[in-house]
Amino acid sequence: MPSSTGPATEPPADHRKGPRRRGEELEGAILLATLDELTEVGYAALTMERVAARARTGKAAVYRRWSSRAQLVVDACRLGKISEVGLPDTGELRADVLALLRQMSAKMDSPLGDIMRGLLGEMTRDPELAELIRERVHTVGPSTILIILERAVERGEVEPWVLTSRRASVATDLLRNQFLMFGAPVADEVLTEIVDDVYLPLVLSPAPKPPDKAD
Amino acid sequence: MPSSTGPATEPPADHRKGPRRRGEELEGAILLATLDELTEVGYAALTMERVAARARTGKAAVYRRWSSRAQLVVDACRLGKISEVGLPDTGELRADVLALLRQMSAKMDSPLGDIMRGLLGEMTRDPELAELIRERVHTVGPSTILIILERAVERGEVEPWVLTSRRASVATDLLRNQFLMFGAPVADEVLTEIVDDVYLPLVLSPAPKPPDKAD
Amino acid sequence: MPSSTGPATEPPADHRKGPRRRGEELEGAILLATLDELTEVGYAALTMERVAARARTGKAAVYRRWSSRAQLVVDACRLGKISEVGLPDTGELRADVLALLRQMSAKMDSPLGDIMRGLLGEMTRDPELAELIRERVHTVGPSTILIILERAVERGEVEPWVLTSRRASVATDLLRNQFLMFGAPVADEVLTEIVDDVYLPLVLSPAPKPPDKAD
Amino acid sequence: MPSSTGPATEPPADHRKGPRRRGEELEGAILLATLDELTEVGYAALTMERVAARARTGKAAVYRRWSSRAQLVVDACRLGKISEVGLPDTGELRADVLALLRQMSAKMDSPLGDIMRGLLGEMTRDPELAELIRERVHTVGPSTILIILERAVERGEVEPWVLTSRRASVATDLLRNQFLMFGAPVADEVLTEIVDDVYLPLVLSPAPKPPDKAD
DNA sequence: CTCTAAACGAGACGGTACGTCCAGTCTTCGG
DNA sequence: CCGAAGACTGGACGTACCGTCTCGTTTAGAG
Repeated sequence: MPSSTGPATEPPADHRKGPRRRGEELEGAILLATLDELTEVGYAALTMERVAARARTGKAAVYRRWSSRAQLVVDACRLGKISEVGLPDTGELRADVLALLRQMSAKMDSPLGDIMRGLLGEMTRDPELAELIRERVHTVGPSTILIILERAVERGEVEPWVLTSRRASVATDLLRNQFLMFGAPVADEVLTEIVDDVYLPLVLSPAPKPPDKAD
Repeated sequence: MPSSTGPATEPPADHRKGPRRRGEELEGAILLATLDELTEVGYAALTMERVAARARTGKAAVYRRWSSRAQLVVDACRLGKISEVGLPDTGELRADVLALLRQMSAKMDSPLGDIMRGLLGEMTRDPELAELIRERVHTVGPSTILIILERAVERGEVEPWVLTSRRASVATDLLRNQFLMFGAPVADEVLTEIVDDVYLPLVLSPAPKPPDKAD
Repeated sequence: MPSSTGPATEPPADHRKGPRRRGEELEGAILLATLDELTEVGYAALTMERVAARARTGKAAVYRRWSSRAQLVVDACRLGKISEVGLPDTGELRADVLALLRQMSAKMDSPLGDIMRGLLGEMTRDPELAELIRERVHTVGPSTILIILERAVERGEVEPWVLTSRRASVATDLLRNQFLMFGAPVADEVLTEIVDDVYLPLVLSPAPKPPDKAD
Repeated sequence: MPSSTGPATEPPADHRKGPRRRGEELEGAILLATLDELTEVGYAALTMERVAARARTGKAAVYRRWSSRAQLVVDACRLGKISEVGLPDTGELRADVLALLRQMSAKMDSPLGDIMRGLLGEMTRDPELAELIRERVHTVGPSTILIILERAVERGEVEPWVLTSRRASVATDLLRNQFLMFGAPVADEVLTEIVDDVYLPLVLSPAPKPPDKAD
C-alpha cells in the first residue's frame, strides 16, 4: 500500500497546469508508482511505460535516473522497505533463527518473491546491478542472522569461529534455495527441518578440522 | 554446437520446394534451432520469432507445440543433454561430491547458467512449467548426489538415515544458491568449503536428536 | 437461417469416427456452412478456414471444389436462392417496375447487400468469376425487367424497340448504383424518382434519332 | 509515378541516423509510399506492413494516423490527385458529356478502378469511411457534370430544372454501373449509347409531369 | 529581478516481438 | 487409389514496449 498512505500529498491530476515536480519530489513519485505497479501486476509485467504513466511523467524522466527496469525496482524496494525484516531476540538461538526464517518465508510469499526471482534472472546482464541485488538480498537474512549468531556467541551458545564460517548463513541459503526451487509459501515443517536437522547441528558442533588432502 | 555436428542431415535451404517436414523431423529442427539460439544469444534474448526463422518454419508451427518460450527451452535442453552430468565414482565420498560440484559449477558457467536463471524467473507464472523446470534442475545434482550417497552407505562411510534426510542435498543446494547469488564461475575454494566445512560434517555425524521444543 | 431448418440432417459432431462424407453430401455441408457464415459474420469476414471448420472438414476439401472465396459464395447463394426475386405482374408497367425495385431494394438491405459489394470488388481478379457474378446479379433485375417490359409491349404500353435498347435496364442500373454509393436501405422516394423522373419518360418516349455527328 | 518525380527530395536511406521525420513530412512519406504500392501491387494486395516498410517507418506511425487500409488509401488518392478529371468546355453539351465520360472511363481503366472497387466493398463496415469515399467518387463525375450542365443552361441548351433533377447525374451513374458490372475498359460505343440514347433525351426533353398516383 | 540553461510533461519516432489468423500447398492415412 | 483431414510455410494482422528524440513549458539559479 505504498501510495495509499498519502493521497493528500499526491500531485494534481494534470501537471500541465500547476507546479511541476522536480528532483527528489519527482523521484519519489516515480518510485511510488513503481511500488504500486509491483504490487498490482508484479515484476515480470512491470514496464517503464506504465511506471511513467502512473507517475504522471514522461519516460525520459525515468530513464534519466534509472537505465533499466531492474535498477528502478531495486531502488523502489529500498524505498518501500519491502525487504526489511525485524531482528528477533528471544534469548535463544533456535527460536531466533526460526523466527527469522519465518519472516523471510512470509516475504517470499508476497510480491517480493516475484521481484527476487525476476531480479536474479537479470543479474547476468549487468555486474553493477548484480552487486546491488546481492546487497538487497543479503540484508534479508545473512546480515541479520549474523547478529543473531553474535548474540548466541555472547550467551555462550555458539563458539566464535562460527561467525566467520560458511556455516553461518546455511539456514538462510537453504531457505532461499527452497523458495527458488519450490516456490512460496514454504511449509513451516521445512523451516524446522532446516533449523533442527541442518543448521543447529552445524553451528553447535565443534570446529571442523581441515581435510587431510588439500584437494 | 548442437547443429554443427551434422550439416549433412540439415534440411534443404528452401522448404517451399522439396518435401515438407512434419512431426518429429520438424520438431527436431525447431529444438535444434532453439539450442543454437541459446548458445548464440542466450536465454534472455531468445525469441519465438528468431527460433522459427532459424528453423525455417513459421511461428505457428512453434506455438502449436510449445505455448511459451520457457517450455520450448526446457525441451531443447532435454534434447541437447545440456544439463547432463556424469556420475563420479572414485570410491570415496569426498572426492565424489567434489567432482559433482565441479561438474555442476562448470555447467553453471556455460549458457546453461543463463538458462537456469531465466527459467527460475518464469516458474511463478506457470505451475506446470515450474514442475518441468524442477525436474530438469534436479537431475543436475540432487538425484546424482543420492546415488553417490548410496554408494557411500554401501561402503559404510555414511549411515543410511542420511539418504532420507534433508542433509543429503545440502551440498548441491548451497552450490545452486552460491551460483544464483554470486554468479559463475564459482571459485573452487568455495566448493571445497561447502564440502569440508558443511557437507561432510553433516552427513558423517550421527543422527540429530529431535528438538526439545516443538516450536 | 439456412442450417437451422434441418438440424436433423446435420452431420455428426465428429467425423473422425463414423463414415466420411464425400461428394455431394460434403459439398452440401460446405455450402450450408458458407450460408451460415454469410448470415452471421457477413461476406467480408468470411474465410475459407472458418467455412471448413464449420463444415467440419479441411480447407483442401473446400479448395478442391472452389478455388476462391468468391466462387464459393456465388454457389452458396445459388443454393440458398438468396438473390431470387418474384416477378411482379400487376398489369401496369409503372406498378411492375416499382414493385421490382422495391424487391431489389429489400434484398440489398439484407446480407445479400454485403455479398454483392464484396463480390463486385473481386471481379477484377478473375474474369471467369466476373462472368458468374454478372449472371447472378443480372437475375436480380435486368432479366426480370425485360419480362416486365415484354408484357408492357404486348399490352401496347411500350414500343418494341425499347427491349433491345440501353434504356431497358436503366431503372435497375440506377438502383444498383444508388445502393453501391449510398448504401441500404434505399429510400422509397428515391425509387419513385427513378421510375417517374427517369425510367418511364425514357421507355415511353419515341425512339431517339441518331445524333448528327458520329463522335 | 508519384515518388519517382522527386528523388532529390527523398529522405535519407536510413533514418536511424539523422533527424527523424515528424508530422507532415512523415505523413507525406507514408502517403507517397501508399501511392507507390497502389500502382505496383494494387489495392487488394496493399498491406499496412509493406506501406510502413516502404516509407521506412514503423507500423505504429501509420496506424496512429489511419486506422484502416481504406482510410489511408482514400487520403493517398487525395494527395495523388488520382481521381481528378479535367473540366471539358467545348461549347456544346453532347461533346462535353462525352469528353467527361471518356475521362472517367480512362481513370477506371487505371489502378483507380481497382481502388474504387475495393473501397466500395469496405463502405459497409464504416459509415465515416463511406462518406469519405462518396466525396472522392463524387468529384469524379457528378460534381463535374453539374458544371457542364450549368453552362448548357446558360447557353440555353438545357432547361434550369434539370440541374436539381435526378436526371442530371444519370450519365455518370450509368457509366459507373457499367464499369462495376462489366469492368474496364468501357467500350466507347457504350459511352455514346449512354449519351445519345439515354442522357441527352433525358436532359433535353421537357419537364416530367408528376405521376397521377402517388404510389 | 531578469535571463538562461536545465529539467519536465507529453508523446512521436523507428524498431522488434508478440500471439493470432488466414492463404494455399502438401502429406498422411482411412475407406 | 482417391480424397478427407489436417499440418505445413509464409506472411499480415493490430498491439505493446523499447529506448531515443523533439517540442514547448516550467523552474531554478546566475548575474
